[in-house]
Amino acid sequence: MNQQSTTFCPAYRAIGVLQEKWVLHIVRALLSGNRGFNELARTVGGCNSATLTQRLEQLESLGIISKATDAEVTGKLARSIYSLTHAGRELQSVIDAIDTWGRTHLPEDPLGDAKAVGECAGVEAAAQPA
Amino acid sequence: MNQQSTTFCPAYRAIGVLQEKWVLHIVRALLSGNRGFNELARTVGGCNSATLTQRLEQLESLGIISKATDAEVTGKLARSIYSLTHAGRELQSVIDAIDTWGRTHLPEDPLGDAKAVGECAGVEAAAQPA
DNA sequence: ACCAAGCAGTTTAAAAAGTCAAGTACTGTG
DNA sequence: CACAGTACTTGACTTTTTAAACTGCTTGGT
Repeated sequence: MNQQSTTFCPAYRAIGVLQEKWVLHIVRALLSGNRGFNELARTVGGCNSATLTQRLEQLESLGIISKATDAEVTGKLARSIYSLTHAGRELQSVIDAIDTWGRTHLPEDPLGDAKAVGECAGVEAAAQPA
Repeated sequence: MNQQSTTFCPAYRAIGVLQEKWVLHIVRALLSGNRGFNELARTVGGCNSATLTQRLEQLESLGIISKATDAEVTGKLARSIYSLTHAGRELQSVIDAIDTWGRTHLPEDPLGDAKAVGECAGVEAAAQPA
């Protein structure tokens, strides 16, 4: 017997947050280095600013990423720097698993889907031992 | 300026397919056993039939799941059974990584979101006894 | 035989989510 | 000063997801 329904499982919720559009891409981009807003948009490739803003707020409130603003330092302008928190960095294992799976099971693109052909520029799986 | 577009990376595409709404849930449900259409809908919890149909077709065309119909056996009715292909089963590592991450980094629910409280009934990380 | 209930979906319109193109407000560079 | 870059915001528009009803077939109970 399970009273899981009241207990409710973290895996279900984790999937819920990770399956939102762009979040995995954002995490992956951030895994390869901290970035400013536009820079992040470019790295992710294809996400518009409205959605990006929203995702970023959401991920910040979940404690996955954190935002630093120069304003707090200089009191002047608002250059933002987004970075992963500890929890965010732990997603490396998820990204790695996806990456491995992808390389093995969908090595090529059957449809010439130019739209979805993202930029992988600079986004290497940072944890490659060799 | 970069013509990564021709090279184009599998990880980006893998994220693209896995971040679609419900696919991770579907895979997780199927990882715990083969299921029929309505049964799957119930296990996944919250996905409506229209979306489920579409996702299922898509995952089948990607070679992640496969569909069997009794019709082919008995020539009578049309009980469908969805199951994971080899590629689909390999997603176990991704689900596991997400599961582990979820347990560690979002153990409880800040919002009493009754709607999103999924059914984890019977969906244990059930690797088939080898 | 009849009826309720389950199966596997399909159809509809409406709501929600995401996108696009501009615009705001500020700074740093030539 | 004009121009490019920073970080967003706004509103119109498009796409995706949704609930709910509905089709047609089968099975179980009486």
